[in-house]
Amino acid sequence: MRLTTKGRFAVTAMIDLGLRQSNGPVTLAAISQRQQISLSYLEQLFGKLRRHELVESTRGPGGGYTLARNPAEITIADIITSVDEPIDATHCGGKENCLGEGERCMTHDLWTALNQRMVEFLDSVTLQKLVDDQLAKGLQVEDKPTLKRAISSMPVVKPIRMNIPNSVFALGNAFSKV
Amino acid sequence: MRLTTKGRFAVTAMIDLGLRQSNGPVTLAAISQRQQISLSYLEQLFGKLRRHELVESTRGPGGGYTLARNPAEITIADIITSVDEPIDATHCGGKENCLGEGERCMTHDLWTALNQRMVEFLDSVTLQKLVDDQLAKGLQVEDKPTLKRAISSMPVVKPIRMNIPNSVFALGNAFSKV
DNA sequence: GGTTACCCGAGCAAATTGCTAGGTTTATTG
DNA sequence: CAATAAACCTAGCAATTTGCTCGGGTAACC
Repeated sequence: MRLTTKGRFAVTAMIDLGLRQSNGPVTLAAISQRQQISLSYLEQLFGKLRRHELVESTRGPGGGYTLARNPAEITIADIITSVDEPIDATHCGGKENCLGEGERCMTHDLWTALNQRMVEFLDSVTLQKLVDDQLAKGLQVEDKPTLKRAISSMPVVKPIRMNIPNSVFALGNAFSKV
Repeated sequence: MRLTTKGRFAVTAMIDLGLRQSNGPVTLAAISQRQQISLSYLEQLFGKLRRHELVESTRGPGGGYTLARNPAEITIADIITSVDEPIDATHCGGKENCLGEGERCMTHDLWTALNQRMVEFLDSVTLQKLVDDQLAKGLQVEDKPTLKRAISSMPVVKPIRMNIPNSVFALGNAFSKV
């Protein structure tokens, strides 16, 4: 898994979507304005998110994107791995001993292990949590007049108690390490 | 914090160093051979590691690098932030409301919070632990004679030049997460 | 002096990042 | 039906990053 600004843009956009999809499909143009991300870049990112079945699209006027699943069932790892397409980065390409000698290739085992822990961590954070964090922070979602489009058939997201006490992303102390 | 193959190379090299420094300074040439990382690239990485005081260098014959601290006091976050110089990725550049509107910039708070969690996690993993993991895995460290010369004839393995556009923390096929 | 190794900087191909530009399709609306 | 809104798609761009080669330099040891 890579962690780049690309993934960050995707996460940010997904939170924006999670905050506002209750009113119906959210257009990329709106997300672009609010989050200051170029429309075309969003289109590329959401193309990947759609192909990974994290969002669904509705075309035509009144259309836009909605989450394909309950936000409590979308993890940050889901989002990041969707846009930051991983390629096999091991030198050994999966082979056990990439060096002919008795020496084993540390890279593979080590990094997959570390990677595994990273994924586990990012998998433990759901989009729902981040959305709740934003709401708890006082972010105010403007009540856009409901569009004509099909809220009727939308899967209603059950509230999922936001138990913020131990809000995962509560910003703790200032950084001790960069 | 970024997570790229660059940081991975650094971590791998540091583990190699941690495994062998008991015999005295370890040369980059040796690490290069064992870990299949180009010498010049290692030099760049270790230049940064040295400037961040994670390693110390000894010049001249019999020289090389040693850890500047106890491996139990070097964390993965230390290593990664040393080589992967963090860039300010916020659009607002630290300003509180990067958007003129009432809308607050989510990006800043959100990402620093997520970043904070990442750093905390990577800070909880010490080099010592990864070294121990390798030893526990049965990796055996050849007992290089402490003599400064006398390494006369090492079998030279030419580095296989793979043009791999390495990504980092690549999610191996093993975990079919998404 | 010669060798070993750390140092340093220039530069390079490939890839990635974030974006612009210019379209096409699909669906709603007047 | 025509206009429009929006998803979709492709190509290409400048800037940056990734690993790397090359060519030297400098400190320490024999």
